[in-house]
Amino acid sequence: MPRPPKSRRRDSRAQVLAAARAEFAARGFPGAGVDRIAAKARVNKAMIYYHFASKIGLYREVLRDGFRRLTDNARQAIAGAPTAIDRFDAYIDSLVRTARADPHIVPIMLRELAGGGRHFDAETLRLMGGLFLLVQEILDEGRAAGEFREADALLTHFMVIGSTLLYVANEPIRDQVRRTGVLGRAARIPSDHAAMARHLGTVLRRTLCVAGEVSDDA
Amino acid sequence: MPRPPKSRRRDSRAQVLAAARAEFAARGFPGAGVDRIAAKARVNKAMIYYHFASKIGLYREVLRDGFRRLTDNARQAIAGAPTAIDRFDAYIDSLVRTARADPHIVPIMLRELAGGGRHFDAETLRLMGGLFLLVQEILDEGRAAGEFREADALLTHFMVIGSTLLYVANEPIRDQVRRTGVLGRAARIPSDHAAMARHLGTVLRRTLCVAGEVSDDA
DNA sequence: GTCTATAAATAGATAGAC
DNA sequence: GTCTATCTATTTATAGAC
Repeated sequence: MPRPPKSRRRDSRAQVLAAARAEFAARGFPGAGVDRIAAKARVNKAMIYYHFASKIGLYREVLRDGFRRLTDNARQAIAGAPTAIDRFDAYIDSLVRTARADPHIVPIMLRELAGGGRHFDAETLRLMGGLFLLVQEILDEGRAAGEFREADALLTHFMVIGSTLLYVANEPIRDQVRRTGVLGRAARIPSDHAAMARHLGTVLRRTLCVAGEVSDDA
Repeated sequence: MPRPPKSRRRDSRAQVLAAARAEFAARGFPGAGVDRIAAKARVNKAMIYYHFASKIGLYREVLRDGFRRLTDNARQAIAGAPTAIDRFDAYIDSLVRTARADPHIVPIMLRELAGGGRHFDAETLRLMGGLFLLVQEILDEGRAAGEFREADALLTHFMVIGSTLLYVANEPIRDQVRRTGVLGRAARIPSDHAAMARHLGTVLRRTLCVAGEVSDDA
């Protein structure tokens, strides 16, 4: 990462990264335009090639950035939680928060998933796997403490990350459904992001925890 | 849909649709090439414009097709099931089966989700919403029969569809992780598609059902 | 219905001045 | 580090013969 020593007005490099994040999220890698990124960043197109060498180079940096934020935040969030189920709550909360704080991460992840991780370099792959390892750790610790029953880590991981990603990503489509009214009055489309997190928490408690009943809150 | 009266060797229209499905799934709408689709379908490129008028027209037909198959299969699958939880099992099984029978549907759905449903026409939107309505119906019936407790339909829907889509879509990335070994020996990455379906069934039983304990099988 | 040839626009990338 | 101008390849789309 060749960081330039200093520059006049707010480091064009960072501006490019922000604009690229939005453009790649909205249109995907092939659909994104370097010209459009340059315009959005209010930077000359040649600067992009100066800083990132190529469109794919820029994209890879955006990818690493997003996954790093996701995993860093998650690791930090679960650090203080005393029990395994608390760590799970903190993990989910962190996922939802990070996804909402930068809404571009989610579409980018979904597209990469759709493409089979074609653009992943080794570090990005490692970062993404880190999310799974984190879930696996929580499950193992919970199991060791007699708090959880046995559960497949991979399937649990996909349940958590799948629910979260799809729910957050689906917001524009929910709006579209509400506006156009294609589903008529039958469809009940309420709820907010906090409700999603709580719902997942309840599901995990009922599924994993050894001890008795869990109250409804979704 | 201008269906040609008849043609010599196996309706070039259908061949184009099949090739388009694969190409759009692998590269997304902007990344897909009409030339590549024509080559894969072993059809002249002009034929694509003759049948579908434009790239977006072809894509919309692929979209409708995929969602129609998904919803039709699901409706059919749950028809015979006696209880609400059985209908849920049948629904999940149908989702997984359809997704595996035509692996192109899943990436296409994920990409559309990432793009906020930008390419949805009214019918596709209605079809997609139909999947949610189906889940809502199952929940309502289960609740009315005293079989289920109260649960948010939208959140349940995203849990089911999110887990399924991501798990199926992730298969290539899991392979990549296994091959490159980036996660070391710590990561346990086993399980098959049937296990995913069973796991989801268990989760739903524990989460929704009023009556007692449910045995582990994931 | 099928094919060839080509138009017209756009995209990623770079040379070279400052 | 920044900008202009431009090269080159590719892509969607169509005209028109058969």
